[in-house]
Amino acid sequence: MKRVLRSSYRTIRDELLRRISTRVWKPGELIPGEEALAEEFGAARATVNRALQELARTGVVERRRKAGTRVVLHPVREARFVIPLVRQAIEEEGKTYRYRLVASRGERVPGDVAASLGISAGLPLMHVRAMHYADDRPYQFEDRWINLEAVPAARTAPFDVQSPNEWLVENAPFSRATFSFLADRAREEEAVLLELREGDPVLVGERITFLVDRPITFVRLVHPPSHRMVSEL
Amino acid sequence: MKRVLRSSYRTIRDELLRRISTRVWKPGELIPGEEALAEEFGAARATVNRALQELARTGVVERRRKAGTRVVLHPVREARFVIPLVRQAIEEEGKTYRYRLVASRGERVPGDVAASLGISAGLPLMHVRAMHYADDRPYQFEDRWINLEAVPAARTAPFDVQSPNEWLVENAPFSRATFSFLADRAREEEAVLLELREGDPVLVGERITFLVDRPITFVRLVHPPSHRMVSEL
DNA sequence: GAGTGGTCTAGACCACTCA
DNA sequence: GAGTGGTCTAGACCACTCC
Repeated sequence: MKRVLRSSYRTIRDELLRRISTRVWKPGELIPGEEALAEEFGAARATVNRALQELARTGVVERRRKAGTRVVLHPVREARFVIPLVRQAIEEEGKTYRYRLVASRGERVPGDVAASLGISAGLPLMHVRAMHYADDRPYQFEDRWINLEAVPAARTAPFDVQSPNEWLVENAPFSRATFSFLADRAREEEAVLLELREGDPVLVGERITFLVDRPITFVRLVHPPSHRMVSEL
Repeated sequence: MKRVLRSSYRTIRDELLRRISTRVWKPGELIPGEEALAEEFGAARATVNRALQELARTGVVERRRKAGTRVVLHPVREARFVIPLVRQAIEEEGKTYRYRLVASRGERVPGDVAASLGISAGLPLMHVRAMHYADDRPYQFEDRWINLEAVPAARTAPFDVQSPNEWLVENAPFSRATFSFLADRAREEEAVLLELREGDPVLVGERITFLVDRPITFVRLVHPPSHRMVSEL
């Protein structure tokens, strides 16, 4: 009987995944080497390698030279959340996006923000606060500090018509970023702008970006409690 | 002069990334084809291909056959959050993990949970509630529903000594999952168990898992407001 | 030292999509 | 139809790590 099945790295990957998820190969177990699999599937070793690398990247198997490839014992799942521009996120939901600047001025940076950025407290940074609306309902409050030493042009940027988010994307590249998410109480100003009561729970995203260890910006993104961050895998 | 630089796909990838982040190639711009880059770097096309594929995977460039490779216009950043077992997360912080079962019994599933799972309300599911502590301080409340049709063994599983989280990892493979995160008010039971006041903000993760479209489990994971989900990129 | 995965090459054919 | 990326092969050498 002639081999009719076309072997692509996807086919191989999916078949390996099937064997793992149906416990043909159990957690912690060693699976056959690349050479053996290549022969079984009638493919080149490079093709099997690509399939296995993809499984390793998604955390399904662990690979070590000489030791071989094992099914991961505790599948450390990871969720990927897309962090789009607010405008995109809103328009993709089929809603109308609106932007409004609340305030924009140079200010001495408070201690907690300075600490997050790794700079001295009291330095003059650009402090921009703005609202993003979806269908005229409050969607996100953006409270941002921009390091003027790294991005001097921010002092005169047109934040009245363009959100700092979008302006920075186009004018200040970054190489590294940290995100974190937490539940917090709405502060007084946030509550007013988001049309909540002070102390209501809000979903807060904090992002800090760097260009090669030079801090660019710190932002606190505040969402009303109806907001959800969703991810599929 | 002899070419001394060793070309690996990493070197190529990093150089391409440098050109993009320093705006040598600007957003929306077409970059040279694989063949041209292969010649420039003195590498095989396959090597350049690997570098470009990686950049495409992380959302830095977009590739289309015939059209070529472009620098992405609005870099849709994505953040990856690792979702480890609670035990692992706590122990990696150098703290002591403790588990306590609150209740475990068959119950008719309420409408909202049934809707999330895509099953009929009122079906008997396994309802397990449990606490996870770090250094004896409340870390996470796990409120879980398990589909007994998909995982009948859950009825007699030893949830008094093993968390449903860990038991399911070892006994019920899944192929698809959805996560979402939101800020919510602590419900009465949650407040008591997490040592908060009712209505305090809590960070809630909801996860639903499927084995090929068959719903396995729905879980609500509730964290005190001090909790942060962190991601780096 | 030896076994396994990591990477590279040169060439080939295919698949998609733009014009 | 033609150009570009997608994938595969066969072979090779290297790098790491276990014994």
